[in-house]
Amino acid sequence: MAKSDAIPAPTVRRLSLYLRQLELYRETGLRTVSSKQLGESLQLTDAQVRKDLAVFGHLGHPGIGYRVEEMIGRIRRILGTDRVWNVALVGAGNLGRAFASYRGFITKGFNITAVFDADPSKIGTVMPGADPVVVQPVSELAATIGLRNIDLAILAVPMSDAQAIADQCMQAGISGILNFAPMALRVAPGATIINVDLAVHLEQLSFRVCELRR
Amino acid sequence: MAKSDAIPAPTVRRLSLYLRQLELYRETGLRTVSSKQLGESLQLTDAQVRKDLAVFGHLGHPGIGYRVEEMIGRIRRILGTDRVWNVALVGAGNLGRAFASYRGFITKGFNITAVFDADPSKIGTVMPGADPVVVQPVSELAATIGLRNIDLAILAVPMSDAQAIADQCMQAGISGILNFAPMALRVAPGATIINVDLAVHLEQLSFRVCELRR
DNA sequence: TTTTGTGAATTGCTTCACAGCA
DNA sequence: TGCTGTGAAGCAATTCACAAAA
Repeated sequence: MAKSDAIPAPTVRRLSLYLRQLELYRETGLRTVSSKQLGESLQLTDAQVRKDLAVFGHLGHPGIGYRVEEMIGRIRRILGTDRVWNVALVGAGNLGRAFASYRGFITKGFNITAVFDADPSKIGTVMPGADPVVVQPVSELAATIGLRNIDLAILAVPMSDAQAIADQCMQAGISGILNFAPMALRVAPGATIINVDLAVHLEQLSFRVCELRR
Repeated sequence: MAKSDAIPAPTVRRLSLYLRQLELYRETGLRTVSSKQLGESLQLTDAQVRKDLAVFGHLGHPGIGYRVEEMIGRIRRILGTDRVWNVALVGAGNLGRAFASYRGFITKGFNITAVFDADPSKIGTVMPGADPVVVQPVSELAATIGLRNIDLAILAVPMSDAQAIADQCMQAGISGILNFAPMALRVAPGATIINVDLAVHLEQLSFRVCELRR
């Protein structure tokens, strides 16, 4: 049945956006929301919103809309963020420091519990964050990942090191990698990699600006 | 005719990836590349690659493939990065510092020529980067954008300030904004906004890991 | 009324498969 | 032979439009 059908990737992306918006609504005290309202907040059609939310089965209430609190719980369950993920951060440079100190991660259920770097001058220093973490050498990566309950890794390392570090992570049993090095990494079976290239986003912006002027 | 047709969004996204890969090929001295090779490097089918590259009209050479150097030029021209964009960075926190010092931006044609922050203790300090820039108060944003030739802005500010800053940027004549605050910003006509939410990427990763285990 | 859920229609993207060129 | 370019086919996502529920 519909329950076990794979959720389309565009829908999953939007689920994250719905969740963010619903959490904003909750802060303002809103209890229910219609597909029309939600769609307007996110620049989507109401039909799109309803189709997306139909992955949960019947959850909306005709004439009323969707209960904010209920939807938040359901979306988190689908996304797998109804729990806390322990995350390893590799790379204690500027980008790494930005991640470690970003409050949004912990409120979303991602807890950076270990930080690694190859630079000896950084090892032993403290990364400020949800709970501050001492920077460890990359050589301790495998052992630490195995010891603590770490499933995800954020890679904020130079391109030249990225594949080697990713391989180490996957060998150590990491299930998912969020890679910020500007290259597509080879992925081992049983693991998942999402590549985020910040320069690519600027290029897309450049294109859209040119397109608008055309 | 085909020339003036809009390029599909998925194709534009992939053009950035082709460009990155082609620049890697160039470094290794490769002169030509087939759609099959390029596809394998990026996990795409050869047909997909050819369809995408067909936006340029006839550029491939049957029996030979595509000339690396030529393709790089063509893609940059389409993306609008065959020139240097002056970019304003708003927010001199950890994330802002990461952008300012990221070498990838300048090699792609994005030059951070001004940095702004609301925090008085940051103003007057120097942000290290391609050419180091002194942090200015946000009050000088409009004047500086008008004075220098600044078309794009990167927003690395708290959610609470993001919309106000974006409005100021657009009023000052900015054409494109890359927003890292975790909310969708309202956009003025004639401007473009791309929203990048780092926590959303982690959620997508979480989902994919759960899915894989299912 | 308002608003959901959903088949049907539509639009858009990807893959196939092959003619044509080097 | 090796490879491109592209119609045609196939598949996926979005939008439409309306019956049903509150």
